[in-house]
Amino acid sequence: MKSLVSRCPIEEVMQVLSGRWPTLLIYYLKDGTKRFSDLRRDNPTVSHRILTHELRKLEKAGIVQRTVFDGYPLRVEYDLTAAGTALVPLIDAIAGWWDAHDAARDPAAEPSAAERAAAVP
Amino acid sequence: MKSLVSRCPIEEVMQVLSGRWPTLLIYYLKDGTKRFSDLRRDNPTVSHRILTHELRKLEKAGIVQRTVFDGYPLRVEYDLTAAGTALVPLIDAIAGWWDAHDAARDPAAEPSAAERAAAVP
DNA sequence: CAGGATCCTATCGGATACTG
DNA sequence: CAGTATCCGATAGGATCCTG
Repeated sequence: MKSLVSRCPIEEVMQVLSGRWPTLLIYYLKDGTKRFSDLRRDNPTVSHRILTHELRKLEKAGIVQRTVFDGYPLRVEYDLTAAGTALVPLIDAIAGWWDAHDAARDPAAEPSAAERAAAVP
Repeated sequence: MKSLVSRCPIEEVMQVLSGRWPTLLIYYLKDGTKRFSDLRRDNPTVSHRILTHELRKLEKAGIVQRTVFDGYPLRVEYDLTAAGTALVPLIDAIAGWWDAHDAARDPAAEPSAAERAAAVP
């Protein structure tokens, strides 16, 4: 990594975690080793192709470890690396924040679209 | 929000924070009120259109507050809401994790650009 | 100044079929 | 079983011009 152009940790990390699947996959892997097919079952709506692609991305980022067991049928296992494991509680914190934030919203009281327009000091 | 289809906090929050700009904008707003043009200066590479779009998305998510001051020239100010402010340290934690993770990689052992996969197409 | 409208490209994500 | 290859639609993001 160490992309000499951005060198902003937020930009860099979001390049890895952005999108629909990365954080979810990390979350599903927190319980321990999972096979490719396990992850498909965990999230039935991810396509075969995308699951492969996202797992590879996480592998390159050093977040998941991929282990191939030759044989037939083929078996491939995925685990979080130490870094990946360290990331889980941070993602949890964000999810928890969202829940608290979401619960705090009063859907009745705040039309939300209404501008507080024209304050004019 | 409260999308009745997903109802997974990780999925929901990532719909808001995913992408190149949301986390960066939140970060730039942590110091206090910023005008539209301030945010453009903070990040010169974001396009006019996208900056508008992302700020609106964050506003709808309850993370930023948008205030319009009528007059000419027009002035629009952006602030983090309480929820947005609460999110900042969580994003910081992720960025910090990335830095630590990145520093832990052995740059000598890993050519970094050279894919281990790139050996013969 | 802030932002809408339009047009365009690149990337994300999915469906399906094929292979070791 | 896990993965690749193709093809495709949807969305993210950008360039440019116009307006209150």
